[in-house]
Amino acid sequence: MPTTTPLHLYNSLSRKAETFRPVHKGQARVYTCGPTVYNYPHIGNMRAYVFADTLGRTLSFKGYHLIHVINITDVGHLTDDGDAGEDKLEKAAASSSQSIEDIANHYTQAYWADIDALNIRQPERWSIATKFITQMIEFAKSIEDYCYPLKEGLYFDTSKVHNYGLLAGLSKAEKRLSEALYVEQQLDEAALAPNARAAAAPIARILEAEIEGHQFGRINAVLGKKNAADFAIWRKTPPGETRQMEWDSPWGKGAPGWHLECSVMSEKLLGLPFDIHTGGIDHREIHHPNEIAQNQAFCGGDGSGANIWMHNNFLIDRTGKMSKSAGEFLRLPLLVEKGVHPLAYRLMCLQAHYRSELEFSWDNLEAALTRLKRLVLGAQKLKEHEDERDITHPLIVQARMDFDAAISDDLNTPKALTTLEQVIAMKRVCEGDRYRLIMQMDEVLGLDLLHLDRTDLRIRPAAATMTEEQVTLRLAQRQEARETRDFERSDAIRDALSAAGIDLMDGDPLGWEWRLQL
RNA sequence: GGCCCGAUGGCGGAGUGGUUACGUAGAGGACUGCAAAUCCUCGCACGCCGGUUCGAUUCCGGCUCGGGCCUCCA
Repeated sequence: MPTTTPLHLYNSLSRKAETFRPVHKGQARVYTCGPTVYNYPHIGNMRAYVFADTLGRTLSFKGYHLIHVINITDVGHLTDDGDAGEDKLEKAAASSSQSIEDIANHYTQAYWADIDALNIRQPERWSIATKFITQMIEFAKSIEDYCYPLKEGLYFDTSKVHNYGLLAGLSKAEKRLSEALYVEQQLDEAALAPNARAAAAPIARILEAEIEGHQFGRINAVLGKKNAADFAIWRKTPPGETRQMEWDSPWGKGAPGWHLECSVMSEKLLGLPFDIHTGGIDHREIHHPNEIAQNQAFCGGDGSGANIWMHNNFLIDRTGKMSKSAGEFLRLPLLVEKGVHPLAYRLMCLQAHYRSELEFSWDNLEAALTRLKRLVLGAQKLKEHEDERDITHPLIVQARMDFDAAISDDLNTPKALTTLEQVIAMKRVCEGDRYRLIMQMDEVLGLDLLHLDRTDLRIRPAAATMTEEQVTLRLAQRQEARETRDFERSDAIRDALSAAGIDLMDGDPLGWEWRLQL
């Protein structure tokens, strides 16, 4: 069934919503910045992939053939984006005396387990950074004119590309400086009239003075950089050192810079330009501007490599357990240990718009779980009416349009969810149509309403003191008591179960539930 | 210190120049031996001070508070 509303997506580059127009007819090519696999992903990390998945599902819903690539960074990501610090993988391997391969495998598996648990669709391709080293070196060679060598390695000269930092929304002073330097450079290269050059140079110096004294965190991690924002394309292994991960290159033995991998893998797997590049909002400031600079150098134009850059906002956690520096932090398996189904977390994400900060709290998660239970129950009641007919009932056709309008409006999932609930709540309206529409909606929302059963949502908390078998036994005893109208005994059993964290629901086919242990 | 963003009911969170979604929690009802679950119904909010306007929660300015980035992060 066709969708009627044009898809509007917010582009971080233009800072406004734009109509999606694919580069290749009928296709949507999407690249998502994936994890650096040196530690477990926390639930905040996973918001990025729920978002990317929702985007992908929406593109499919809108009729595009989705080609999605998510990368796995297993080399090059330093403990400091400004090119100081150690490689995260080298560091993790050193501190646990494991090989980098083991480290990367272990955390990749953990990440993939979370991906599955959240019903995130498999991308067309997972691209592993270390599998693309040769291509990275080739790419780097081709943009060498934009680079200069330092003793630390090969550095990219950000003043050589136009409009560096546009995506980051750099401060006006920074932008003007960058522009002035660019103008000066262009004048030099074009050997324009000396007086024009003389006029441009002081502007650059004045602007430089204007921002002098301000603290720019990304400045001067490496001595000798031409511009503050210049970054490593290739990092040489320091003399006398040997690393687990190092490769020969025209610039010496070493490893690729972190930003290089995404340009190379997206170019190789999707072709430049492709449609949409996604990532966390933190990447808007450094990683993605650098990627854009590389792409511009590679393509020799002003294009950024992707037509639309989309960034999800953070999950905020006031308890501070999301920071990776803390030994223990909020991971998806921890939620499950407490009795919360992973898809409740997905629903929690969908309840907020991806560009808004989302406040994490156990209350909020529990609210999402309750909502999910009711959605599953509602879908289950309609399941027997499943068939293959088209949707024809005017109310359901209208509901589908409302849903389409919501999701097409820069993925307004909170609103889309309300249209889903409206359809579930409708009475005396063709059940078959309602069920089919709910399934179509769920293809986009990914709550797995088709397969999820209420017993799937009944997760035994790790700290529970009874087994399910014990519960079943006590329930049978209570049933006996009730049949003989021995309510004193019946209530005593219920109280005992309640004390053990089990809530009874006599009028419900499910019968009982574990109480969350948050 | 610089740059940026936000402030909506108990909690979470959409949206809007004029009647303020929705979820969850709460209240009442139906059902139940009683509860619970379920279903129905219903309260409850737009940070403060100005400005523009017939009218602002919505636009503009200031203030206060909170958050993010610049320094590991999705």
